[in-house]
Amino acid sequence: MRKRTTIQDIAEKAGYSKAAVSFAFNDPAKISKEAGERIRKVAKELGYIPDPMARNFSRGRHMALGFLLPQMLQESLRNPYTQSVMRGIGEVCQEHGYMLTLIPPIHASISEAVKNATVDGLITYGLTIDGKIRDILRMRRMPVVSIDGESDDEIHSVAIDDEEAAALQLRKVLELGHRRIAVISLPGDAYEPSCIARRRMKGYEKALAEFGLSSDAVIIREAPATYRSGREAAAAILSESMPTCFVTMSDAVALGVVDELKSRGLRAGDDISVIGFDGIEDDSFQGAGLSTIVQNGEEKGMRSAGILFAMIDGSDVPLTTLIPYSYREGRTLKEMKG
Amino acid sequence: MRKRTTIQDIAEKAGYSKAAVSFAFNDPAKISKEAGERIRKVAKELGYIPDPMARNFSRGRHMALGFLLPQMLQESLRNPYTQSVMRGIGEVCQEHGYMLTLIPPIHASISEAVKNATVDGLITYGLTIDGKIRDILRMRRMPVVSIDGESDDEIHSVAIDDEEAAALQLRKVLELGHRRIAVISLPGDAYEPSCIARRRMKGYEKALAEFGLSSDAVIIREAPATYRSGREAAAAILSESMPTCFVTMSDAVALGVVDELKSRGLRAGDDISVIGFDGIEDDSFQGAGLSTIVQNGEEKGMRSAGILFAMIDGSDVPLTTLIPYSYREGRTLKEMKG
DNA sequence: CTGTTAGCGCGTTCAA
DNA sequence: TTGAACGCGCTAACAG
Repeated sequence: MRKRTTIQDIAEKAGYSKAAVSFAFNDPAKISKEAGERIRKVAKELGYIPDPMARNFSRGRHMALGFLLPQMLQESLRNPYTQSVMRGIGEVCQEHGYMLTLIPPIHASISEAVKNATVDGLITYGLTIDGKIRDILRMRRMPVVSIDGESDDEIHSVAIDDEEAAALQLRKVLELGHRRIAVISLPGDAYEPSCIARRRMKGYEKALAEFGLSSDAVIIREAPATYRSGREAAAAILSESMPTCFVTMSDAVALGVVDELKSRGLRAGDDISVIGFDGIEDDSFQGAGLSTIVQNGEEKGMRSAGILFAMIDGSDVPLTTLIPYSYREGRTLKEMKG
Repeated sequence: MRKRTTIQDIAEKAGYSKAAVSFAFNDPAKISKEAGERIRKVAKELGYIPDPMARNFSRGRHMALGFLLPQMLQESLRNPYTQSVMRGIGEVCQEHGYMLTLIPPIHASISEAVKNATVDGLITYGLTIDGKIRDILRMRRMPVVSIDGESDDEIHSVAIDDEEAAALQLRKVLELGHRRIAVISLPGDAYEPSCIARRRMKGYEKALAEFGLSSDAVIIREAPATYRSGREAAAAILSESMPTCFVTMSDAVALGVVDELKSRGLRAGDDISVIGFDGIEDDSFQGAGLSTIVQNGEEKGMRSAGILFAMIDGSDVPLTTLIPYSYREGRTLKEMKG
C-alpha cells in the first residue's frame, strides 16, 4: 500500500515547488492562474489533501476548542443544562470553523487531560481549577474560560449573579406565604460546582433575613443535579417532615421532586409547591410547567466561546462576565394554603 | 514574553540530548535512572510539558475520535437518542485515553469538515455518505463507522435489523386488534437517515401482509425525530381522521403525540394507543410509560467506537454489526376497544 | 509579478 | 546516550 500523497508528490508531478503547491491551496493570488489550475488538477488526480495535522502544526493552531468535563462523559451528557451550554459553545465554534472537542479525564486525571489536550482554548463547567491544573494551563499558555466557577483573579469566568438569583428565587417563595421550606442544594464535593451552592445559600440567607427569618427556618439537603436524586431527596425529606414548598437548585432535581410527589398522590403546585433553577428548554419538559429561575445555558456557552476566541486572538477581555437571569412563572409554585 | 519551553531548552539545561529528554518522559528504561531524574527535575523547574500537537504529529496519531454531525450542532444535541449514542462512544474513548471531537459541517459543508478533521477515525450517525465524502475518506485513509447507515460494501456499519424490528413493532399493534393505524415516519431528505425509514416501511409491509392487509390500510406521514414535530404531526393527522393507534419511528415523536392527545382530552393507551421506537432511557421520560421498541443507543456507540479502534489498529472487522432490539411494554399501547 | 529555496515548528526514533 | 533524519506543510526572504 502506497503512502499518503504529500505536497512533495504534487510538486514533482506538477513541475512546481512545494511552495507553489501550498500557495495554490491557501493563497492562489500569489501564483499565476495557470499554475494554480495545473497544480489543483494534479492534486485532484493524485487524490491529495493537505494533511490537517501537519497544517495545524505549522500554523500553530488546532482549530478546535476543548470542553473540559469534570465527570465521566456519560454523566455529563445526561444533564440537560450541560447540554444547552454545549450547544451554545458549539454554535460559536461552527461560526469560526472550529471543532468542539470533549475532554474527559484521562485515567481519572483531569490534569493529565489538560496536559494532552490538542485545542486552542478550554472551557470548563462547574469545575474547581486547582493549583496543579492552573500550573499546566500557565505552562501551556492555554486560554481558559470557566463557566459557573468561583470568581477568581486569574481565570476568566462566565456566570449569573448566583447570590442574587437565589435570593430572588426564595423571595418568590416567601412572598407566597411559604414558611415550611425544604431546600435541595447541590453537593459540595470537588467535582461539582460546590461554590455555586455556597453562593446561592448566601442568597437564601439574605432573602430569609428580609422576611425576618433565620436560616434555621429551612430544611437543607444536598443532591446531585439529576432527576433521580431529586426523587430520592424528596422521598427522604417527606419521610421526616411535610414542607409546603421545595426549593431546588436545578430543574432536573425539581422534576424529580414533582414526580415523587405525584407518586404519592400529591399535585405539585396545588398540594406542595416546587421551584426549580436553570430554565431547561427541552420541549418535553414543558408539560411539567415548572416554576423556575431561568438562566440561559446556550448564552453562557456562546459567551464563553466568544471570550475564548477573543483571548486566542490576543484581545483583552474583562475577567468576569455576568449573564442575565429571570423568574419564570409556572404551575408548580402557588400561594400557601391555610 | 518568552516562547514556550521546548525539549531543546530542557536538553541544554540538563546537559543531555533531546533524545534523552524524550526518553525521560516516554521510556525511562532507555536511560539511566540518574539521567531521568535530572532531566525531569529540570523540566519541572522550567515548566516544560511536551507539546501534544508536536507529539501527535511525530507519532502520526491524533488521540481523538470524531463524531460527524450532519446537522447543526444545536440540533444534534437536542436528540436524546443521539446523546445516548454519544455517551457510548465517549465511554470507549475514555478507556483508550482518547478525546471525542464533535465535527459540525464547516460553512455548511460536510466534506469540508471531513477534509480538515484532525481525528484518527470517524463515526457518522444517520448520515448518507455520498461519493464526494467517500473520496475524501479514501484519500485520507480515514477509518469510518456508520451508525444506522445504509448497508454498504465499503463502509462499516452498526445498526439493528430495522426491517425486522419494525415488523415486530407493527405486529404488536395488529395483534391487539388495531386496524386504523397512523404511521409517523422519518423524513426522507439527505440529512436524515432516509434509508432507515425505507427499511422500516418494508418491515411494516411485511407485518401487514401477515395479517392479510395491504399498505393502503395505514395513514403515513413524515416528521423529523423531535417532540415538537410529533405533536404537529399528530395534530395534522387528527384533523383529518381518527386512528386507533399511532405508530412512530422515534420516542421523541411518540412523546409529542402523547402530549398532543392529552391536550385534546385523550389518554394515550386508554383512548388512542401510541407506540414509539428507540427506548429512550432518560429518567424524566419514564413517567410517560411509553410502549416502544428498544434499541440500545449506548451500545451502538460503544460498538462503533470499538470497531473504529480495531480498524485504527489495523485489525480486520466484519463490515456489518447488528445490535439486538426488543419490545418494551408500557401503558400507551393497549387492546383496541369495541 | 511569479516562482523557488531554505528553514521552521517540536518531538520521536533509528542507526551508530 | 546521541546525532541526525523524519513527519508535512507553511512562509519569509530572495531571484528571475
